[in-house]
Amino acid sequence: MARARISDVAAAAGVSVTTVSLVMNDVESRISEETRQRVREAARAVGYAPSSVARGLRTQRTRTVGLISDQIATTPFAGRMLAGAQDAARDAGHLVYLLDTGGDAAIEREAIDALTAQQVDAMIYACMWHRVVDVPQGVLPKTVLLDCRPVNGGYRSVVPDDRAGGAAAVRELVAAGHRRIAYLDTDDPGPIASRLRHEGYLEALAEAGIPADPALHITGETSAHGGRAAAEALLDLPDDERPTGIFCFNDRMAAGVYIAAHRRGLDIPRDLSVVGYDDQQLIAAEQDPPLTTVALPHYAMGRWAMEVALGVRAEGDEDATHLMECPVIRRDSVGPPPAQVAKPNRRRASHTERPPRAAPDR
Amino acid sequence: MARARISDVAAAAGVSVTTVSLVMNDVESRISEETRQRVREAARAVGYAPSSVARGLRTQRTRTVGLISDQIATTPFAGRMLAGAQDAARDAGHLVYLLDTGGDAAIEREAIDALTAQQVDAMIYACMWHRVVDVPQGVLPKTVLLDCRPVNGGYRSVVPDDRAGGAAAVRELVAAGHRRIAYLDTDDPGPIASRLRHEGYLEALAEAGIPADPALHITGETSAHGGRAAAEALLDLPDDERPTGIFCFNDRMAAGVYIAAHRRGLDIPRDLSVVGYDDQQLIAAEQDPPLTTVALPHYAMGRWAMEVALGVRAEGDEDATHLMECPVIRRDSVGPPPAQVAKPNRRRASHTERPPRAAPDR
DNA sequence: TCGGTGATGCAAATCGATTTGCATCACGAC
DNA sequence: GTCGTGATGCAAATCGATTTGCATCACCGA
Repeated sequence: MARARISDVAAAAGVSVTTVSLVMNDVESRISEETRQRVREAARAVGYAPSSVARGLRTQRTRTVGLISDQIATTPFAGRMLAGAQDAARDAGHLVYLLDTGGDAAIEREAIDALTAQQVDAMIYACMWHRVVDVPQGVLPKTVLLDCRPVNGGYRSVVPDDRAGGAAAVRELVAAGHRRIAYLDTDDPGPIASRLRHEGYLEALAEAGIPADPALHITGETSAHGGRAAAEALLDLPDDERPTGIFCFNDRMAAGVYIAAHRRGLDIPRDLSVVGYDDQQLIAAEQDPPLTTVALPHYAMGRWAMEVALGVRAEGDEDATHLMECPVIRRDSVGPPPAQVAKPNRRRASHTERPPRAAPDR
Repeated sequence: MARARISDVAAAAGVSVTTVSLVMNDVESRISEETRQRVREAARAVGYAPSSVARGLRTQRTRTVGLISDQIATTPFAGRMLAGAQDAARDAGHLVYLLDTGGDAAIEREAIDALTAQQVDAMIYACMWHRVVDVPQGVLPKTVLLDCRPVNGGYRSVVPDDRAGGAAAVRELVAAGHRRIAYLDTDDPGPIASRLRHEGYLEALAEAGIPADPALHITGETSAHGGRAAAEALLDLPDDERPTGIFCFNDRMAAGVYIAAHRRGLDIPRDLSVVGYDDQQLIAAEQDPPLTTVALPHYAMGRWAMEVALGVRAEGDEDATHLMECPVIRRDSVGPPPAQVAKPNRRRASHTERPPRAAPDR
C-alpha cells in the first residue's frame, strides 16, 4: 500500500491538515487536548509517518549531514571516527551521507555538488590520517574538518594532539627508568604526525634532563618490515649506546621491533621496552606481550566534529583547531631497563634495577 | 547568496520554467536547439543546480540508498564492503546513507523508520561477518542482504563462498605436497563460516585421498593468543602425527601459529606451512614471512549488493543467495613439507623432499 | 443588542521541481 | 479563406508537508 499522507490522517480524524501538522509537531497548545488525542489516534491507525522530503522542501532544513572522506575504505581507522560522528548525528536526529572520494579531486567535486543539491544542513571533511588539506571550493562555509587542518584557516577542525601523545609515550619509558630511548620514526615525510611526535619525544626527554642523541632518532619504511629493519640497526649498536626503550611511530613498526627482538632472543619487556602509537586493535592487543601504545582518539574526534557541525556543541572560535588528547594505553611491553654494569664514562649510570615509576629528576 | 531556483533561470533566459526543466533533463527535442543553448547559458550564468529535495518530492524517487549495518565501526573489514557499495552507488548516481546500529534492535528500528521517512529508493542490510539474520520488519521489500543470509528467505543476499574458500586453502597445502594438514578452527560456534570452511577442508582432503584425522581438527579462541595455544598443542604431537601444514580459521589465529612456531625455532615455511583466511592487510601482509591466505571478497560483495539493490544488475531470482568466490592470495608461508625419515608403520611415507606443486594422487 | 476577546481550527500560500495538456504560430493543401 | 499539421513553448496541477492569516464560535460585559 502507498504511504499515508497527512491529508489521510486529517480525513480520518475529521480535521484539517493544519491541525494534524500542529499536533504532530507539538506546536504550543493551539489545539485542544481532545482533538490532539483524536489526531494522534488517527495517525497511528493509518500508519502515518511524515515525509522528510516534503518537510525538507518546505522548511529548507533536511536534517542530513554530508561526510566527505578521502579513504574510509582502506584504513581500519575509519570506523571509530565514523562511529563517533554517526552517534552524534543520531543524537541530534540527523542522518549522514557517507561519501568516500578515494582522494580523487574530480570525485570530490561531484560529491560536494551532490551534497549541495541534497541541501544537507552541514558538512564534515574527513581525512584518514592527520594532515593539512586544501579544502575544496563549494563546501558549506561552516564545514568542520576531521583529522586534518586547513592550509589557510577558515574552518574549524579537530586533530589528535600528536605532540602531547609523543611526549606521553616517552614519559612512559622515562618513568620506567629508561634513559636511552630511541624514536623509531617513519621515513615518509608526509605525515605531520611524524614531526609532532618527534617534538613530543624531544620535549619529554628534555623535561627528564636526558640529552637527545641523534643516533637514536632512526627512520624506516612504515610497516612491520621497515620497523624490523630499523630496530635491527638499533640493536646492533654497542652495548652502552643501544637503546633500552624504543618509541615507535606506529604499532605496525612496533610489531617489526617485536620480530627483530625475538629473532635475537631478546625478551620484551625484560630486555627491551617498546611503546607504539595508534592502538590498532589487530596489532597492539595481539602482540606477545600486548603492546603499550598511545591511542588515537578517533571516536571522540568524530563526535566532536559532528557536534560542532550541527551546532550542538558551541565552539567559540569559528576558525580554530581543536587538539584532542591521545591517551596512553598501558599493556605489557614496558618494564624497567635491564640491569647493567655501570659504565664509568656515562654521564649518569643507572644503578637501580627497579627504579621508581614516578618521573625521575626534574 | 541564496540558491538559484529554476524560475531564476527561466527569467534569465526569457522562457518558462517548463522549458528550463525540459532542457535540463534532456527530454526529447520538444525545444529548439537555439532555445536550449540560451537556457543552458542562463543556467550557468546564475549558477543553477536543481534541488534534489524538490525533485524527490515531485518524482517520488530520491536517488538515495540506506545502508544499515551492525558494526561498521569495530571491524577493519567494513571498509572494503562500504567502498564497493559506495562506488556502485556513485556509478548509478545515487547517494548512500550509512547507518550503524551497533547491533541494537531499538536503534535498528529507528534507523529503518528514518530511512523510510527519507523515502530512500533502496536498502541494504549489511553484517560485518557472514551470518544468518532475522531481517527486521519495515525494511523495503526488495532489500538486499550483504554478508549475511536471511533466516527465512525472502531476500536476495550475497555472502562469501567459505566452503570453496576453505577447500582452496587446503588444496594449496595439498599441492605443495602436504598430507598431514590441520584445521585450526575457532571455538566460537557463532560464525557459520567456521562450519563451511571445515566442510571445504574435508572436501579438499577427500578429493586428495587423504583420510581426515579428527585429532588435526583443533579449536581455539579467535585471536593470536588462541591460535598460538592451539598451535602449541598441535606442535606437541609426536613427530609422525604432527601436521606439516596448518589451515587457520583466520589470519589472527595464523599470527598465533607464527608466534608458536618461532618460539620453538621452527621456520615458516621450511618446517611448517600455514594458510590463513580473511587477508587482513595489517596482519597477513605484515607477517614474516608474509602469510598465504584466502581473501574475503568484500569489495565485490559490496558492489554486488548495491547493484542488485538499485536494479543495475538484474538478478533473476528474487530470493536467492549469491556466493562470491574467495580468491587465495599466495605469499610465502607455504612450502613443501620437511623431508623426514620414512616410518615403516605409516600408511604412506613421504620420500620426496620437494614434491611437485601439482595436486598429487587423485 | 452589540462589540470585544479568547479559544479553536481551517483555507490557502509556499517550498522547487516535473509533467500534462493546451495555446499559438507558420505553413501548405484544398 | 479555412483547415490540418508540425513545431514550439507555456500555464497550471502536482508531490506532501509547514505556516500565516483569517473565520467562526462561545462567552462576557456594557
